[in-house]
Amino acid sequence: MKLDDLKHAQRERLIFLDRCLTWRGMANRKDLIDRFGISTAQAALDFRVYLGLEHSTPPTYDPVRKTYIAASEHESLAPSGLTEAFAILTSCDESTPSSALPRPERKADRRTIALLHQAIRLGKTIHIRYTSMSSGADEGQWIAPTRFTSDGESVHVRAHSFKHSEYRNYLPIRIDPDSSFEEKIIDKPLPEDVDWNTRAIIWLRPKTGLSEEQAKVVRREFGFEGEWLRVETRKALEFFFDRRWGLDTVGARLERAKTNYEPI
Amino acid sequence: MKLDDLKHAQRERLIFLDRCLTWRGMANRKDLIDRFGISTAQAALDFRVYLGLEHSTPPTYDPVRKTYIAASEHESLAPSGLTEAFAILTSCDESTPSSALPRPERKADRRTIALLHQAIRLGKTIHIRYTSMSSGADEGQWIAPTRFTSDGESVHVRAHSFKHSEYRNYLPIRIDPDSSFEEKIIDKPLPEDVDWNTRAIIWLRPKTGLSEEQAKVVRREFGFEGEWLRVETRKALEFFFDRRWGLDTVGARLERAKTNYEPI
DNA sequence: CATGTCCATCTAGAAATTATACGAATAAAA
DNA sequence: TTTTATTCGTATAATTTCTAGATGGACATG
Repeated sequence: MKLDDLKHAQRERLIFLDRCLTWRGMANRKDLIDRFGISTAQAALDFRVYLGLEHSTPPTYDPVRKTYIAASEHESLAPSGLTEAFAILTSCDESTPSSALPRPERKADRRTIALLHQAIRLGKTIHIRYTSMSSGADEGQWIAPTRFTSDGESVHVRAHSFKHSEYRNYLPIRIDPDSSFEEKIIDKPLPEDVDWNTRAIIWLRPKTGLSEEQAKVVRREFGFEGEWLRVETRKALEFFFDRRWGLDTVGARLERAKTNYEPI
Repeated sequence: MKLDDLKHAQRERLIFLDRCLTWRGMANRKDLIDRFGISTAQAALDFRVYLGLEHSTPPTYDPVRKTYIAASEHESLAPSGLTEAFAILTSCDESTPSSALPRPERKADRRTIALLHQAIRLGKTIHIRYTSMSSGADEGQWIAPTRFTSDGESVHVRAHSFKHSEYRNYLPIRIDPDSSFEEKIIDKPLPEDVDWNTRAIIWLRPKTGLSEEQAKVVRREFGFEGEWLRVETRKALEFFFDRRWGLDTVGARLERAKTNYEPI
């Protein structure tokens, strides 16, 4: 029996179960019951199915502690990062304020986003009034949006600007909600979005000036063994990279070694 | 009929449906079928149930475009931020590299996390060897972990340090996986974690020096109308705030106006 | 006008889930 | 020691949810 053979609902439950075992090292039927609102019988069945999965290292039941204990060499069914781990580890306490630092959440206008999405889908150009931080509000312009992107902080629209004859990243929130949003079919094909279709491979290393011991900590923290950490993104997003990774701050612990570009 | 009356699986589907309508402005049965692997009949039933929910603004079916169209004043069933929006908007394209900038994902040792989780649950102290960036590896110390926290980048353990006689935030990845992890019952009650139990209310304003027009953009972007943006967290997490919000970088567009503290 | 693609609906049957009851092992309380 | 509570497991029948497969309607395309 494999995870993919299951229905979506049960698969979700088993993945949750797997994450409990991975990060808490233990799991109970109650965890499933609280999280998914299923019956004890169903939770017991889920455990049965989980144990029946193709597993190198199934958990064992500890009658003393009355829980399932993950094997010491437990291997996760579905990979999960620290974000998922944190969700699992704090799912019990519903305190306010939360135990997570609030993020600077950017807003967006529902209708603007939907109109952009539609223009992308149908391959149309759309008329907007845009306010940039540097040059202020414009008098309106035609753009041909191609896709949504994210720099980890907020969502951007990648679009061909006819005004500037190039592809740019726009922040939907800076589009005037009272723009005309007039649409037009794209008459002649757009130029290729070269920066989007270029892979940027960024090689990072522990910041110069760190002691060898500190460098070792940095390597372990970011999960690389050798000299460099390899990160891959698109050239169109590279502009946001340094800020997102905090390379431009004084306390930075990584720095760029080199960057390669190659077409995708 | 209310959303909460439904089973978990169907509720998930309707929330997804609601988000499609919110951010794409449209939805099809196919969206549900692709996402959850259900049959067309079930997807049709889900639509029926969705339309039967207590709704101020139900979507309408457009036979020309063959999709459901969200009402122009559509109100979301479940609130969702830009993160969920982005997931909805890009769920169609499975390209590599992704359209999101990669985040600096910190690693963590499975076993260490599970042991800490256990110590928290059972209220024990635990012996670890910790390497700090500034003072290097120590010879081992007893800490009493109380909870996991997150600064948005990585996960921390908040723990009382007997060595320093205060509560501190530790990075699990810097705990030596070969520590003894010996456990002891806490003999005398720990002191109160004052910083954790203090609410920090941070008031932000557009950075001094911005023009009135720029300030207006910043206000809209972060979603506040008046003079200040109010953000609430715990004093124990305040240390991470400026970095997370980028207040310490040159391009910062917000600055602190004042900070109030009050016990929780 | 045929074709394809959405939508909707119907039915029977399969699958998932619940409700309920019962038994065993363990720890803590009476 | 006995009782109680909690956790696990199992089994059954009833119920709900979902699927498979067929049918039909509305609309666009060529």
